[in-house]
Amino acid sequence: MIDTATQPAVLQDFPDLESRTQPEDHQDLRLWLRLLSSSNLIENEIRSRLRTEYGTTLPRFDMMAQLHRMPDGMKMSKLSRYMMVTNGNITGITDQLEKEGLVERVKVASDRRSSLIRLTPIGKKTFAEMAKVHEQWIQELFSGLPEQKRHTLFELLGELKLATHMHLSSHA
Amino acid sequence: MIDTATQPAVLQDFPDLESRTQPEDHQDLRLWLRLLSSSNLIENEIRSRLRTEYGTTLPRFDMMAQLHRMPDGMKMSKLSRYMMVTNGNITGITDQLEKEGLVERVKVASDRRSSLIRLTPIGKKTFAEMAKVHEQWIQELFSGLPEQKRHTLFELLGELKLATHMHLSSHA
DNA sequence: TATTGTTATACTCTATAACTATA
DNA sequence: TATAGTTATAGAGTATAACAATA
Repeated sequence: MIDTATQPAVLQDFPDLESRTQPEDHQDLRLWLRLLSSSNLIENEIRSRLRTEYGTTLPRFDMMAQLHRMPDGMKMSKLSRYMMVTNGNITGITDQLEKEGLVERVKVASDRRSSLIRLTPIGKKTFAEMAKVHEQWIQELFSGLPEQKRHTLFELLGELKLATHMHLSSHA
Repeated sequence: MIDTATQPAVLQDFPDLESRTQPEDHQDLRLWLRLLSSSNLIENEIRSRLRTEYGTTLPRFDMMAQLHRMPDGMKMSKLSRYMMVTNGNITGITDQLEKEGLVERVKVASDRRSSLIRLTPIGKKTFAEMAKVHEQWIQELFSGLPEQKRHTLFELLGELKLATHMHLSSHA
């Protein structure tokens, strides 16, 4: 009988997207599949917990997080840029959160076309609670990697992201 | 006038999910948002190119990639595990690819409940072309990071992924 | 003319659950 | 009883495009 508790686990024990790599695949493809599957692994867990624990979704949580750091509110067009989705979708997410009483639309005098969206007092309170638990989840999920390596990973991802952004904006 | 060509870009120039971090946020949360936004940045670009260049989607491409390394075909239940989606969704993606003539269901004698899914000759040819271009896209998008750093990133993501997998499977 | 936000629409992806036919 | 796959359904997420009001 195999003592599973002491068997050293290897990445191959967990089939996912990365399993599709072939010996002849180049290293960049392997890196991409590993980046994507790492991110998806954590993202799916967070999505699932947000749904079961708080009945909310990642885009709704993200919008509240963006609003939380702007107490005076944000214009929908700015939210659209930061969340990288189109205006119509911002309208939809805002409608949902407004119906739950978590955000409110505030008319701005200087431009009668636009509104500021901001957290209501209940929205602030609700988000603060969720954010605290959310951060604990993140710490839990990253705790398997030593601090020094987390720091290196942070720096490398920053470089990758900047390089990719610049590449894409110069080829747009 | 600003000479934008020689202005050094910084990450703050590209608003996205990571912009929601606050000074008081802990490092793990920053790491997570950076991981998620890096992955999303590249994923969205790949999704967009797959759609406009080949009229396909990431899940369809992924299924073809899984099948490509198994010339004798794969059972749907196995595809379900590897792609980490439920059986019903595998049926749906298979239906689409079958309608386009890219995969086929093959009845297996030993178990009359199940089918093997495998690429058709046209499917193989189509996938080989897409995969070649796809790999060029990946190389292009990662080319801004020096090789040594890509290697370190690969190793760190492997460690993170393994630790996360083990953590989640031990708490399931 | 351009921008802000809304509305309508369509499609992909996903999970859940009930179902069938086998095993 | 358990498993393989199908079907139906519902909801999230997204893009596109037409539109009204305003700049």
